[in-house]
Amino acid sequence: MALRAIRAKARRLPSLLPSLNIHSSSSSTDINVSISSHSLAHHLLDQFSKPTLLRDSERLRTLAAGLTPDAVEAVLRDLQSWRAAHDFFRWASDQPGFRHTCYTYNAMASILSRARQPSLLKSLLHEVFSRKCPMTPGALGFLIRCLGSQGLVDEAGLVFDHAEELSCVPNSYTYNCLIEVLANAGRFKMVESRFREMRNPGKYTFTSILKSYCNAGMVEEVWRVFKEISDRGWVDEHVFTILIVSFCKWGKVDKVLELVEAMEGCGMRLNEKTFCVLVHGFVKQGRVQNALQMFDKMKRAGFNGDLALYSVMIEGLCVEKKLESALALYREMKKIGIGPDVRLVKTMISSLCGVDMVNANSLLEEEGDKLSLDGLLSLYNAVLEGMVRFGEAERAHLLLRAMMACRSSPVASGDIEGVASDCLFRIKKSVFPNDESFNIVVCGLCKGEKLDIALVLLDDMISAGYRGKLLMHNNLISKLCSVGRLEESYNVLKKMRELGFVPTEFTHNSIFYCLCKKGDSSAAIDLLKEMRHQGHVPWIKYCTLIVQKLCKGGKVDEACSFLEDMVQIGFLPDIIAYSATIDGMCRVGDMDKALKLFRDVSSGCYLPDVVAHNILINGFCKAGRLADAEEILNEMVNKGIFPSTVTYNLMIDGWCKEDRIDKAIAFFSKMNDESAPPSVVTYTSLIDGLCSVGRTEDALRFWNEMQEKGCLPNKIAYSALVHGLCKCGRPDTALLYFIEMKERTFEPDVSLYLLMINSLLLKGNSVNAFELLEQVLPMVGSIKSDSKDYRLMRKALCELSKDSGIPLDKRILIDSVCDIQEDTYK
DNA sequence: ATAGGGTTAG
Repeated sequence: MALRAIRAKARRLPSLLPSLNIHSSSSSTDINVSISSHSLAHHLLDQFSKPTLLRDSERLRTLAAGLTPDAVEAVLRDLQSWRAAHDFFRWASDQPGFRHTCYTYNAMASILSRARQPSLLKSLLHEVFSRKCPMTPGALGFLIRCLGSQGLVDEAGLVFDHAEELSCVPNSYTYNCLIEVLANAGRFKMVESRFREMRNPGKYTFTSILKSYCNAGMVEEVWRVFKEISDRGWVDEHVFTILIVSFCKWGKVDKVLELVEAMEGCGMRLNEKTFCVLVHGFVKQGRVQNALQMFDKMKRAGFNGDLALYSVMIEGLCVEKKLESALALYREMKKIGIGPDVRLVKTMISSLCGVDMVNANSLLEEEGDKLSLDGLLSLYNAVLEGMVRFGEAERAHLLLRAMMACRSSPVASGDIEGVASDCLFRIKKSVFPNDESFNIVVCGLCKGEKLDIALVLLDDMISAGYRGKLLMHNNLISKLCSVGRLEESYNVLKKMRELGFVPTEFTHNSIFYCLCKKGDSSAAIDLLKEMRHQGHVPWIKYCTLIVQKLCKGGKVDEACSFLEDMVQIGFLPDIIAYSATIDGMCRVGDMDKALKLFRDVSSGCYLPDVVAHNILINGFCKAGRLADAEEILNEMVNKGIFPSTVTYNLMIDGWCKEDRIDKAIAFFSKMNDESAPPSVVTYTSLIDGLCSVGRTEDALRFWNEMQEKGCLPNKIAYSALVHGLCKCGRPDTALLYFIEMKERTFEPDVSLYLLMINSLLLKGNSVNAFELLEQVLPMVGSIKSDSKDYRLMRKALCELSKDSGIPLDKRILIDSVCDIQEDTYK
């Protein structure tokens, strides 16, 4: 349409229009010049519609003699394929005496842009310039748009700037075309500079500016330009539409609705395409309700939705589980004569499964009959999917079993009323499952942790001649591995290989995870070698697991050599895996080894972080080497790493354990409320330390300070305070906190009860002691006969049974406990 | 279309 408009405009400029006469007279004279442009085009079309080999070269030569730009345009317009058109165009270019005009070039350019042939478009452009084809400003604009539509934005700018070489002076239309191209490409900076060049920008210019800011997402500029357009009285449906579509894209649904109303207020209407864009856009943003409202508006405006539009709304409703509305819309769609596609029926059925089996079933029967067996099967798979999604993997499994049974017992009539009694689904025809069916059910069973069922199903599937899908094998292996069923996962691995599947990085990593968790370093190394071979990369986090497992089992050296082997294979463990190993070394007291590994890692590729330093500091503190710990701390600070709360906690606890409260408090006072504030751990260490040197009053002061700072005591903090107060001979104070502790539902350990009881007895408070004893009795079963708790229990019972202040019936109770204890403990 | 590590207090 644009092409025609330009041409019509250009017709008014005769000087630039090459006329038929000029060409005819300049061609050779022995040719019949009376042939009309129309019939020339007809004959050429006839020739170029044929394959190259079938063209009559003699005839072509004759026709070439009378070739005119009008005829070329007509032929280009009518040729069916862009290749034929291009072929013809090239031929025309080669005819002596013929010159393309800007209209023939543009006709070709338009065809190439519609055919998405940017490189041919570029060569065409070169020809335009090398032949210095004169262009009207309108034609130039058109060419620029063609270029722009194929992403040749820079070329468009170049054409514009070299218009002079084509004897063309761009006018505002040309500008508008260029600005539009730049706007669509999101080059708002260039749009702005071109805009400044223009002398009298008009409505179209402003519209393009608006578009460019929309494309660039510059909301403020958009409003500014919109206001300018509106001030000039240029707002039209197009302008509104640009705004509405953009705001929809940005998810500003409310603004869209506002704009639509404003537009309606001006007596303007959205067009059908915009309605569709809005409905789609709203659904995509999860605003299904708004989409439905917009759709109502659309219907009132006289437009009907198509399958795509209904589908998007129905699917949106299904996602929101508004199945009744979805079903209603589905019925409406069918009523106005739009047939659903398989995709939509599948969505409906799988969404209904589990919720509304009756409708799911009737939908399946209603649509299934119209489908091929494949289509029908895909509906059954939708049922399986729906059940799985609804958490009914076992029901899906039953249905699948019923489908498998159909296969093994074909019935003469061809129609099996197969009913899996528990799955509420009838199998109308003999639908056999396919690999996808097994995939759905096995994945569902995996998700529901029904691994045993899945394993049996896998075997039966293989016996029935299926191979399933990669995903189900992977999922099965992954699930088995995550619950430590290594042997079985190797088994599945073997089977999937036999079925022709190639294990993926995920498969291998699932097994790698299991091996790491079990601490099987030699198998893990073997697997890593295999993975290296396959180009698979291990998930490095699992390395920490194996290192921890090995260290906990006392195999620090094995952990170390595992890491070395990994490096050998070509996988570099990260600082966390190394830290875990260093920690393991610290915990077995091998500080030399820990320090050496720390140094090796530091001089290698990692700068150990604060945690790695903390681990070493912890090691030295626990070994009583406070000076060494402090040295690591200084080293860390010198590296520019800030100590954390944990760092301070370690030093404070270390010094407290050495009874050096002064040192501990010195570190405490260095703690920064911003970057490393004291925590409940800090206070617990201090309280424990203070009590162990008898400074219970100071301990209680810290206890209060802790709570004033908003730091809530936990079970360990309470235990430390109660323990400390008991040890310092203050069981009555301790009892207050012990009771508070219980009120805050921090259940004290049995040993704290026993300490409390014995401390109370020591002070002669047998009433409270006995009360606590009664409370702790239900828990004493877990006490081992050779433990400290056992001795504390015996001691308490002994004391209580001697106590004459206890009423006789209670003493009998105690004695009986003594007997029971004797029995259970011996 | 998948999994998920290191340090502190009684």
